[in-house]
Amino acid sequence: MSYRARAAELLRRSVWLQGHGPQLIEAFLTHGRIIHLAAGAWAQSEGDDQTGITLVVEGAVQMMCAAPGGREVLFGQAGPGVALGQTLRFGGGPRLVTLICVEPSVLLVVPDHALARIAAERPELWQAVAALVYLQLRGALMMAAVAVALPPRQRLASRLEVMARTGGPSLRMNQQALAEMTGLSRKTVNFYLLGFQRAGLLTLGYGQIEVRDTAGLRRVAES
Amino acid sequence: MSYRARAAELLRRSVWLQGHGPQLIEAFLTHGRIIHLAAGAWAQSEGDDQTGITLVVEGAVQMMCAAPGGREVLFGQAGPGVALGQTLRFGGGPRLVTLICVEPSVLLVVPDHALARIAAERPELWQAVAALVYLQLRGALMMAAVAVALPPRQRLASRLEVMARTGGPSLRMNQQALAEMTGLSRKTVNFYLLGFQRAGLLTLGYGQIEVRDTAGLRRVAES
DNA sequence: TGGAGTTTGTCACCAGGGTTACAATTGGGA
DNA sequence: TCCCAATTGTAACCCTGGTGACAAACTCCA
Repeated sequence: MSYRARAAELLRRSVWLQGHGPQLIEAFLTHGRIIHLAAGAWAQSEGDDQTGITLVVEGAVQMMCAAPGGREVLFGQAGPGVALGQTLRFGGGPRLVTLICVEPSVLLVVPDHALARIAAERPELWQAVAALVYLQLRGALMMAAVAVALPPRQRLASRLEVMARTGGPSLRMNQQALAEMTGLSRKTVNFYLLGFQRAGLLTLGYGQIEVRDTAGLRRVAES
Repeated sequence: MSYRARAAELLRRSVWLQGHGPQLIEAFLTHGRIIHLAAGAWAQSEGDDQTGITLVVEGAVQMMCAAPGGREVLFGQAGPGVALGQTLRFGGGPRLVTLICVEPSVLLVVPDHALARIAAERPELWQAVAALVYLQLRGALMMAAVAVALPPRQRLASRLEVMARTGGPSLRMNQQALAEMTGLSRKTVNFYLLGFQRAGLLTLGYGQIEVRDTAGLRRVAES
């Protein structure tokens, strides 16, 4: 099965494209580019294609975001099916998110100018884009709310629950990355993870976490 | 000057509507409703008009967001000119943000069904909506990044800087609200605020903060 | 003008997470 | 196969920020 076909399949299932005919998906595949990246490579590094819609087809990417003081903050990890919308057209500023592959990955990239071309004959594209961005907004807001309102243990449980729900129960990431995402130290993350494992909520491996009980994690987050 | 006229003026200046003709603004005013709310009142409480685009025309509203465990997290305060886009149409879930007036306020509300009606003859509406949501996404992401990556003092400075930049240098809010937004205790907020005042970055009043030096606050946030 | 309710400024105490460091374990490449 | 690099598990110590409580200052309404 070609990567294009797999991308089409992922797009067909994505929430933000529901209600639109297959023409939009067709257009994405026609105007978009499939790119292969090695582990450690930066997506969206070349020239003007920096922004637009990016779909993870295979592999996994870390999402970083610029914070005051030149800090690059790791805030999430995305696997196949996750789409990212960002653009310079909408009242500019610099790029919002930087992607770094944590394993060899395949992406479908539909740059800004391609979006404009698609929209020329399919104005409903913008509704889909709005839906995609809205989805991301929901996630970002929840993340911000969790970060300011929940104590460490709950924060960690919430983040694990979200990632298990959106990307499957097998999380390939080390505890250092998890610490950065939650704003904790690795020591603290390790401490709580061991507790979760004792409670049967997950299983720890080398650079990997198997979530066993999503509902249990949610209960911890809500406690 | 009528509130409708003032709303039109605010819309003309808003970033997310740049590049679109005055027809969209006209449509918002025609299909939207001006509502007056007392201090303490909840916006978007009645029936089906819960979502759509909301523009603060006068007064100030606090923005709350639901976090795990039934917690309602205060994450920002918006003054005249700030627009909020949220909708149930884009792959649902419950409402994202709850608005509460902190003083008598006037809002322009364009509910979902009105947006659909406008879009029927002006499909470019969705591009504007996408731009608005993207603006909010940028803000939410920055907030999340700041919350997980910056220590308390920097976090507070960053939040003050953002609010002063988007809503003017006169912040009418008490230190308790500021504490909730930053995830700190009121005591800690008070401690750092006094420090900022000593450094000449701002002046504290009763239920009010006058930001004197936005650049200085940004420097603190970046330190 | 007077008083009630809100907001600010401050205190002592202490639980909890950060820091630094190191050993044990795992996995992948030479 | 062996070794190196990455990752995890763990310890002692420190210190920041939270908790609860209270007095003083300020608004606003009666």
